[in-house]
Amino acid sequence: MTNTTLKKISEILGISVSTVSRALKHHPDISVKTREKVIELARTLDYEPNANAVQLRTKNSKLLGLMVPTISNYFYETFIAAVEEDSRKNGYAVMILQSGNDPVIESENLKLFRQNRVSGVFVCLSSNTKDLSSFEKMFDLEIPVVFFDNVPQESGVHKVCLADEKSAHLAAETILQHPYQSILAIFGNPALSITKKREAALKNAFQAHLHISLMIEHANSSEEAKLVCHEMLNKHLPDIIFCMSDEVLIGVLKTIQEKGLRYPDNIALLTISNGTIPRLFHPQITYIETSGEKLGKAAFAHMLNCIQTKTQPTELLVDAVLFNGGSL
Amino acid sequence: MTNTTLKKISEILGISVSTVSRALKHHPDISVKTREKVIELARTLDYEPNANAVQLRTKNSKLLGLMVPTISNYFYETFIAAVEEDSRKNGYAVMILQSGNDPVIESENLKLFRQNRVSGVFVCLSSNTKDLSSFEKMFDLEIPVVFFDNVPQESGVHKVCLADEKSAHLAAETILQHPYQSILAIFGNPALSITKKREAALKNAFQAHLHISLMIEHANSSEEAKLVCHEMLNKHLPDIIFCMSDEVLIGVLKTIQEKGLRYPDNIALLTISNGTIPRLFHPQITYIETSGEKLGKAAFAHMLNCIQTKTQPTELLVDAVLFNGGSL
DNA sequence: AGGATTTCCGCAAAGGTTTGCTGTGGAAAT
DNA sequence: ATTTCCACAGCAAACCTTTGCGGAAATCCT
Repeated sequence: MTNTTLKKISEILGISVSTVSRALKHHPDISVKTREKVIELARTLDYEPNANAVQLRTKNSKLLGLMVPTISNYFYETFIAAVEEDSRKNGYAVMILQSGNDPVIESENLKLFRQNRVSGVFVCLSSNTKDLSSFEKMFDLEIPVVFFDNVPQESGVHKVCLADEKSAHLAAETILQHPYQSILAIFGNPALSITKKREAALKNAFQAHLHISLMIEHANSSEEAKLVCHEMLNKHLPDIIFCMSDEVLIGVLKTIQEKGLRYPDNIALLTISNGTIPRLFHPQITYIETSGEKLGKAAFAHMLNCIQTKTQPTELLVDAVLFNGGSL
Repeated sequence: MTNTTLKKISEILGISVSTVSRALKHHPDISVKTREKVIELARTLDYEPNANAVQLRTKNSKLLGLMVPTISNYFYETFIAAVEEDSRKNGYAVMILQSGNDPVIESENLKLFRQNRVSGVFVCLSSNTKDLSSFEKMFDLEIPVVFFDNVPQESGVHKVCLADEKSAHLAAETILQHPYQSILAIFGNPALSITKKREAALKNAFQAHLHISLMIEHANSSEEAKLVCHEMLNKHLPDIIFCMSDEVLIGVLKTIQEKGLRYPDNIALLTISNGTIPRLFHPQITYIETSGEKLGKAAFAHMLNCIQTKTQPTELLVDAVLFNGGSL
């Protein structure tokens, strides 16, 4: 079977293509009688507009691009799910690509987005991306780019972020409400914007509390976090371990379990997470919630704004809240 | 800035559009001199073909559709990641939609796929889909549909599945190698093909061992699994709990932890999983591996086959292997 | 009734590519 | 000096929609 087109409908009805097109969109020029005939036939023939032809003619597609380092990630998947859902509800489809943290692939993916004439793209930068040069063409072509999670430092671009500073602050506050004296804080890849922000905020919060010992370490993966944690715990057992992310938390938990330590009895735990992982355990890990879902919804809303009106580049923040598990 | 088109290039060079088009594809009709001039200019102008126009003309797009109940799922995400990666390497982009297990949305999504003229779609059926009627039009239009994971019972369609029977068999074998006398097996939504297959296979494997007590329960979510497990454990403590999936495992683990039980000392655990969740814990949970990645790769390879040649509908199986954690 | 509006619809171009066919000039063959 | 042939490039149609403009018929007004 071949697809139904305006032409086919017009031939059957013995009217012109343009009349059919207008009838289908309730254009006032078309009489009710004709319109109903057309709509009726279109339904029985199950007419479905050719999105390619539409976009070719109108130059605006109902396609959005979304790029993350990898789809398979506790945080991104909820973000993606949220964006997809809201997109669908607004008639948009989402084209999803992974950069694998490779700037070259990232650049190629942008090209793919352009070739498919997306109306806008959501991007979580690869951790190895040094500058925004591969995005220049997007800006030139005025394709809205909404960065999320790991965003560029530059101002003048659209960013939707978790309240990184605030969440680190909240973490610090939470810690300070307890009599912890020594803290081991493990962060992720130091090249990421979220890492920098969270680390700076945490350090800053503890500057007024010099009697508290704050050790800071970095790890690029769960495996590294596990190793780093092992090393650190061999030297000294802190009162609490703060984890910047799920990745880190997973490594830390393994070490703790392997060492036969129990939380919160032997050591306290606090992490930043969307909650999926912390709630798998018992007791549940106390965490500062950074919801991928909320971020996704915010990102989509902002995108819609950008597409419909020329929105000034802004940095949007999604709030962080504390979830009390039982690890403190 | 506006996009570079063949026309723009042809005007600058003072040649015709068709010559430019042919030059860019190394058509033998075009002289080397002309070709090089064209390619050179195309590069400096950063020409990027309009995918919409190409597909409109050629009727074949480099777009694939992928639909899952929800992206945010331990198994699907690895499947999606694998499909996306292989697609990218083969010049395809992937459009991803979620059905939310709603047959109506599922049907609308198929329509979206058609409108965007995808060359093929991967579908994991929603658990509430009763028949394949909404897929008829895909078949009519000869758009390849590759079902995966939760697939229809009908034959005559393309299916890529985990070796459900085999994995359940493997589970049974593994259990039988130990002196376990009472087994609690918790399965997922009984409407799913994977549930049916796994359950039947497990039952079947134990028919020759009537001295072993096998209790079977169902749960549609982690929450339900937790409740069911609680109930069952209150009545009687089995030697081992078999979980059909991560969803179930998560619920079971919570119950076990809440009850202060330790595995493998008090109770043994065996699950079917892609490994992400089982390896988060310590000791790691022993599982039958059903790799979303392998499945994704198989699905893509099969899709490519379908697109390039008229492949006969087949059921492809991806093998299952045992991963020894420490929960037996 | 005759002109002025309205109502309703079609023509044709445009958007960017691809491709079968035609056309040109020059070199080689006769 | 014709004819033949080949290498090279352009014409034009097609894919499907959208939309500005123009035109015919029907309706209105005085």
